[in-house]
Amino acid sequence: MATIRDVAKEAGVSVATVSRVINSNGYVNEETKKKVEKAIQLLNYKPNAVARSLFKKQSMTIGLIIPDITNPFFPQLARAVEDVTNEKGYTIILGNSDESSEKEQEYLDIFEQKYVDGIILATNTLTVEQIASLGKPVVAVDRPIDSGVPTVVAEHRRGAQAAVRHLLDTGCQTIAHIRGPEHVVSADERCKGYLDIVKDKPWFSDQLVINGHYAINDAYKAASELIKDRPDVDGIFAGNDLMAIGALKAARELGKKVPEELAIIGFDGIDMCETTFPELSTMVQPIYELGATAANMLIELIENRRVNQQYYEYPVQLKVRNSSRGRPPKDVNHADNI
Amino acid sequence: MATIRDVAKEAGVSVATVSRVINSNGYVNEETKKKVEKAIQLLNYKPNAVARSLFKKQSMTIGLIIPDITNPFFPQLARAVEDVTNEKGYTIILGNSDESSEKEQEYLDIFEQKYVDGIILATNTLTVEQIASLGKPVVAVDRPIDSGVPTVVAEHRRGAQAAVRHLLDTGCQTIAHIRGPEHVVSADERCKGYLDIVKDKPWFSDQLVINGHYAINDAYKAASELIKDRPDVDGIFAGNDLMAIGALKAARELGKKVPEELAIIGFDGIDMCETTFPELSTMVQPIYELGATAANMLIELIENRRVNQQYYEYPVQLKVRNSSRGRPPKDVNHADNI
DNA sequence: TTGAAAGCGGTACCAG
DNA sequence: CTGGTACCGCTTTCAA
Repeated sequence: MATIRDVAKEAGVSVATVSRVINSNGYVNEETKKKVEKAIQLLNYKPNAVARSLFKKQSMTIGLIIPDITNPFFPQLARAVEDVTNEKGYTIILGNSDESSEKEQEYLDIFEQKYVDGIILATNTLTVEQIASLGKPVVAVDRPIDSGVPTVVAEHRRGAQAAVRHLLDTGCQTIAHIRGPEHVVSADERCKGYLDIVKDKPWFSDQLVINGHYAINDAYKAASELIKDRPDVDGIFAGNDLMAIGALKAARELGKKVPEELAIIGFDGIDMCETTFPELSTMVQPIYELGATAANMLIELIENRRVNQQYYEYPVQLKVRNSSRGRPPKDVNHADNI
Repeated sequence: MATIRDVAKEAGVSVATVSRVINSNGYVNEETKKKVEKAIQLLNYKPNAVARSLFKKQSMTIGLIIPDITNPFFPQLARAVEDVTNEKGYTIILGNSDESSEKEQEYLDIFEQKYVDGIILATNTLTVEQIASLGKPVVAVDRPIDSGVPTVVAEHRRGAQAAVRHLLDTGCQTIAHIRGPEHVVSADERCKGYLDIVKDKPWFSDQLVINGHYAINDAYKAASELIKDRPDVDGIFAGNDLMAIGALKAARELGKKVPEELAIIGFDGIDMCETTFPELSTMVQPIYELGATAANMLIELIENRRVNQQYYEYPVQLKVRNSSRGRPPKDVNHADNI
């Protein structure tokens, strides 16, 4: 690979001059500029990004840590981040953390050693201290870390409330909640949203909240038991779509008709919702937008070191499909329920 | 951030000595080693990966280019690559190409400039020349590029044959194929596999091969027309699961019973197959294994520059689910078809 | 408008 | 066993 020195020699100028033309900064005569460009062409010269990074202490790469790209929520998010950062000339390093803070810290260390310019984090096992000690811009996405850290999230709690209200509207008498993992902010918030609505209902009891760890299978098992133990449950709000799908499966296997005997609604709005049977009602998050906004904000932070808004909270949207529709509403009457 | 010089000063030794202890190579006295380690501890020193890369001309990072992480086939692949490379100390840069050769070439250039140590490619728009000119180890995954580049794929053609045979076994009389995009190797191969089996059948005609571009919606539209135009079609082999799902939707909307009137089978084995209704039969690829093998091979190539096997072709496995079962077989009798 | 040279933070060769 | 030092390839003063 040709170096800047080769180009300088070929063009009969100094490396300083070559540097000036490739960065188009500083004065350089048209003539010499032409010569240099020809030499660059001739040698197919591409500046060495590593050498440049070493000097500038920045690498035009950003780190992205997510729990697991295999979870259908994250590909869209990652894609959004890639799209906008790539557009601005950045490149992304991807890390799956499996929610493990060791893995996350490992990645953080690597990012530091590689002069990554900024980091996007979907996690909650990291502390503000760990993040502050990086001395690099960080934005939290999907899961807030601390009010000190720029954040892009959806309205988990409010969305959860809306989901439960929808179930109520549709005539449900006893609504259970399959929650995500403890201490995962989004799961906690959604659970709170559920409780906000139901905690004062006469039928409510702790027993109605079960844990599905954001996973199809865990939710499947938990829902199976729930359905057997509590035949009176006629509505389930799952903390994410995957768990809702698990519940759907449990219901089918136990011969519980959805939505007639049991209405189910999820959260996230992943593509799978449209391919299940019955199709799954859900609270749709603007996943791509979350990622894009986070990426844009991060780049602002990197390049300007200042930003007008530090906290974005996107509304989620109720999308009614067949898993929660078509049941005779008790006290309400919706035209589209027929 | 502390540098190696800071550590040297703190420990009262030379940078050379510090370098020796952090790389544990060359002789170094136990005593001095202790001193150095203490200094490292004290200053919380982490070697600068960029400086190291500049000198060693390698970066402990590998580039991964895939068409689109949003396509459910790729997250698993990417995860496998990340898992095994990370295990060996590498880090991955992810690029979505959208099948565009310009984007791919862009990434290749960036990889070169960043001293990426090796590349894993799921693409077919790149030429051997472009790859050879990189002068870096490259392995092709999912889609072979050229016999000259190390490759890990599944048995697309043979798998397709098995899928079609299964449909035949199950009693189908007229089988159509929704193929993937032209010039995408995997799609071409699967189409060939289909033709291998059906081209001599009396009922076969070109009209039975339609294009769904590996996408749910395109397949949905194509299948809708097909079902209307050719009511005699009673079996569809889709080139991937996404398209099979599109076909499923078309069938449902047109009141065509699956599998009684129309059997459908896909290809890939993505998770969604288990959440559709009816659940989707498919040819399961060992996706994770493909990625893991590719990653392992790449690392061998990077570290040893030699490898015993250059070409892996994994068998795919027929997984029968309800989208192609339960119909009365015509000439055959399978116990599990009841 | 251009060039010389001092780094950026490591590595590894060569002396001692 | 340890230290001095010349690079790796590029950027950026500082002078000319």
